[in-house]
Amino acid sequence: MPSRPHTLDAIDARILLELAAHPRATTVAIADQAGVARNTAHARLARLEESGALASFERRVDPQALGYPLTAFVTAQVTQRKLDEVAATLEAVPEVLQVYGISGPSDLLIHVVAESAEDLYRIAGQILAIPGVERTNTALVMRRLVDYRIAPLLRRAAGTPERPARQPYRPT
Amino acid sequence: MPSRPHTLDAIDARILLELAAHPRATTVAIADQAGVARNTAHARLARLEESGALASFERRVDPQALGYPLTAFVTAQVTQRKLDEVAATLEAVPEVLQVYGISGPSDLLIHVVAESAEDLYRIAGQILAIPGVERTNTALVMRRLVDYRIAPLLRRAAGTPERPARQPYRPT
DNA sequence: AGCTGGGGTGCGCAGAATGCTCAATAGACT
DNA sequence: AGTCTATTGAGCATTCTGCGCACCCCAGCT
Repeated sequence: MPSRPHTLDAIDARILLELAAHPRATTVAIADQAGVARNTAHARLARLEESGALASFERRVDPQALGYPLTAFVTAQVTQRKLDEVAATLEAVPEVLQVYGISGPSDLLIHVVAESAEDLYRIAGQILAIPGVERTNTALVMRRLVDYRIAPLLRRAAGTPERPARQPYRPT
Repeated sequence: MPSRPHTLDAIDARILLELAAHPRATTVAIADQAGVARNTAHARLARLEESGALASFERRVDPQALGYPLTAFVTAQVTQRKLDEVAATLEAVPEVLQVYGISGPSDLLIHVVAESAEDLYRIAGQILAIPGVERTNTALVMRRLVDYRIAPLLRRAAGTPERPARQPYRPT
């Protein structure tokens, strides 16, 4: 539930970079690395969770470790009217991890995993059998050449403090 | 660094489901929910991080919150010999989040984000300009019909304790 | 049957982190 | 000048962490 579309600033980016490097880091350690007070880091973390800037934890679970070593992308052409119905049916298939509605000749990009080649064949058939699906095309993932990373964008965001760095409060 | 390809069991799955529901939950809370002792949950969590069963934290960062509202998948045909070079060059582009080597008419599936339509146009051009890239095709993501989820697979793994549930140690 | 190793459990402890409040402050905005 | 928001440091009660240790269950082996 993204309560409000919150845009990240340099501090958020630094916090997230630290989390990317040390996922189990404590709040104090993160605050230290990001160069802010513990209270600030605490507030930022809470807001990041709250605002929906952080996607579900599920994204961190690697299907391979769960026993699904095969990944494939299935593109599908769908009777336009039935897009939502098809999506709902796809959602009921456990091996379907993600479904995008895309532009171009294909209407859907479906991210699936499978235990084996036969398993993948079965799932592909299951997709093709959904009413409204006209054609499908399966592309097997053979290599992960670049694994999901967003650090470059984070570093870009962290590097340019659009505001000239607030003076810290120093009581004497 | 996946030290060893570790396969998850029912307890791991229950822990991960709990984490999916409450990402900031403490170890004790997780242990409680998963129905295991705190020490066990502690050991499992450490092993999950260590074994590489958990993907990078970066996956949880939503590009939209970072100011990249547009997502697209670019497929590319590449001179086969130059696959690795092309991948290396793509890795240098911050807006490229993921690159898969796939089977079928296209060789690469490239996941990119952009700030705007012009930005996307620029990035697409940048990809096409890489030596070795012969043809590209850009599919803009218009809707997220099913957002990445792995809970169904986790529930499947959590539901079937392949071993008939160990008897807990009850002193006295 | 007897032994052994791995994994789970309970218990306990010292140190650290958490979650919270509060007052003070700097900067932005009116 | 006045107001508002975000950050900070300090403090405090509670909880969690990280670790060791002894014990127990189960499976596999001799």
